[in-house]
Amino acid sequence: MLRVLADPLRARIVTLLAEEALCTCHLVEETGARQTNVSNHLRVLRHAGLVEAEPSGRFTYYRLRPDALDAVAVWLGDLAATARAVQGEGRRRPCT
Amino acid sequence: MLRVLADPLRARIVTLLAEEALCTCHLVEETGARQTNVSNHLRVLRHAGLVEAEPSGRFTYYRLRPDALDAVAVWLGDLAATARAVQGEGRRRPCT
DNA sequence: ATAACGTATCAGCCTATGGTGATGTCAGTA
DNA sequence: TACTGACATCACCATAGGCTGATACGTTAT
Repeated sequence: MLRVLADPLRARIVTLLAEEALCTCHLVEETGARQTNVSNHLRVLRHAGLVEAEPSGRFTYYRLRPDALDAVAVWLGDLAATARAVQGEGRRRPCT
Repeated sequence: MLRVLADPLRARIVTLLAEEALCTCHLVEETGARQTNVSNHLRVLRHAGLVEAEPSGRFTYYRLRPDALDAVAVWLGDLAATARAVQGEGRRRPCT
């Protein structure tokens, strides 16, 4: 999942889709990437459940799925929280 | 930053360090990876500001920096939030 | 002083994966 | 029906980046 978000072009697509639903042609002009490239990345995002496709005539609108993003946001937040808690205790495993 | 977290071994190291400060030898046995490999990944994590090194004698303890994780957690959370808000409005950019 | 140990660095290999071009498919249109 | 335009799929290429072995460095122990 993080691996999916890690690609710069995919990250750009995700931020664009966060602000409004867009179809492939919009994403192509916004990013400047080739249509083939955008389409490939959209497939990856779809399979990861980060994005939803809604065909409308010969266009295909894409919309971000907030739940997927929230999941990883929470996961990272919890990690940070437990790290903070543990570091207060200052326990340390001995070496060898 | 996301790219740094995207590697499976690095993600494992980060989750381990979230629970307690560990030195390289611990990370080596926990992950099963070679020492060289772990050390290389630790360097990447250091340069990304995700992790802090604290040399102690001939050992080096590593500790997670919660702020760095929080930053990306917040970023993803905001993205999800704005997506939710926008989708309520239902506005949609026209094609061509 | 020398040996042993924990760790870091570097160069090279090799695989995973992003970019591209050719092509297929389906919906609207003349 | 034939054509165009939006989008998807596939196969190929090239590069980025992870893994490894050799090695260097600093610290502790003998």
